[in-house]
Amino acid sequence: MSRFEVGSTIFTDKDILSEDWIPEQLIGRDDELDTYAEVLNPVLNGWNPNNIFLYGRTGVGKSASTKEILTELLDACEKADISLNVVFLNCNGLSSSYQVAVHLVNEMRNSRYSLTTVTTELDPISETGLPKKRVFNELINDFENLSGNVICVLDEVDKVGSDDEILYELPRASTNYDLDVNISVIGISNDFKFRDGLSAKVRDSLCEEELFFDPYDATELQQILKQRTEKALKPDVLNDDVIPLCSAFAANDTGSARQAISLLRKACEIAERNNIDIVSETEVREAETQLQIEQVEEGMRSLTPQGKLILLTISILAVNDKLPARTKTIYNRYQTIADHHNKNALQRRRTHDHLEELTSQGILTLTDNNQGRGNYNTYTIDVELKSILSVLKTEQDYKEHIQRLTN
DNA sequence: ACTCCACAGGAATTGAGGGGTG
DNA sequence: CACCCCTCAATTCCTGTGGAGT
Repeated sequence: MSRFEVGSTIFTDKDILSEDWIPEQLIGRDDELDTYAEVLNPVLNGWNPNNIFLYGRTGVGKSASTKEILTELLDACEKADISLNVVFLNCNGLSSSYQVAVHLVNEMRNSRYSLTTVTTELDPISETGLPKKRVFNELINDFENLSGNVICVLDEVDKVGSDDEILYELPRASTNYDLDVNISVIGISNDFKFRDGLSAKVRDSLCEEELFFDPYDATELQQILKQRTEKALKPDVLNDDVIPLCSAFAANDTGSARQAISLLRKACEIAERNNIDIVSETEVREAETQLQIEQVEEGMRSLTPQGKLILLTISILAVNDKLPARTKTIYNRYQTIADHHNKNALQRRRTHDHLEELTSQGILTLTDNNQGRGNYNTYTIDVELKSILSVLKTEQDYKEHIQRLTN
């Protein structure tokens, strides 16, 4: 058998089972799209639409719906000869207003997304080193070269954190700098609490309209998977229980289409790799485990060496069946382990932050205990222990430690 | 009913490090 | 090159908390 094979036994078009593929017909989002259209409708009368705050869990079609509705709006505007500019920016990885501003400027100057209709001939600016004032000025200048309405979509805006200066400045920019353009902001967030964390002024302006996207239920997820598999997979490669199973997994967990799709895709990949012609429950369950490992791996990539050390501490406690454990226990154990690896242990406060970080990665879960005299947190792992161990084993520093542990 | 423990987590600050500008 | 700017892990200091103990 050749090492290389042309074509695939399972897939016809694998890209359709990827995150960025947007179907022509979004399933189960009709009501949301209608409301969305209503809010944006003033654009067609030449008015400035309200700012919109859009929230809902990951993978419930927020970004896809936004792209869909804005594409329709751009079409409508073109027909009616109304000037509309759209800037679409994903804020993932941007941790300050400064960075958001830089990326807005560069996004406008280098339209990588088809949705971005704004273009200028100017060169992109550096992402670091420049004074904040300078960056903000560049942004304002770029706006100055436009006319009509500008809609700035800030996807995953919660990733920017507590620094909401840019969210304060953007909606006010046209008044404050006497610009010709009207600027509206659409903020998309996975985090319900993000809205409450905003300063009152920002909340008032950004949240003029609030749209909420429900998680998908199992039936909707099944429809979504069917819609995609018809195009992505060869006929009859799925056992009947595969789609319901993937949907059920995702519906129980997050209600996320993304989760259901990547589960299905992973199951198909596993089947293909093992030369299995028909994907069944076995592959779905295997895929579930593999995705967990990937989740841990991805989480680990963002960890500092100290963060990894804390994860090591947690897994040692897990092996010794000491979980869930309270912060104090974890911290004490961590100090010993740090010492053992000739590393300086962090202060208590900082380890809290690392534990919180691991929790937000979905690797740990936190339980709040209020037992009078001293309320405390306990942590336990939220993924299979073997997933964590298999990832930690790839760390040179901890390889040996893990091996001793598992024997 | 009132105190007070023992912890959670917010705010301010530091210091090293990367980069830009003239 | 000197000087300015932003970033991020980490520290220090501090306030908030809620029911068990009295």
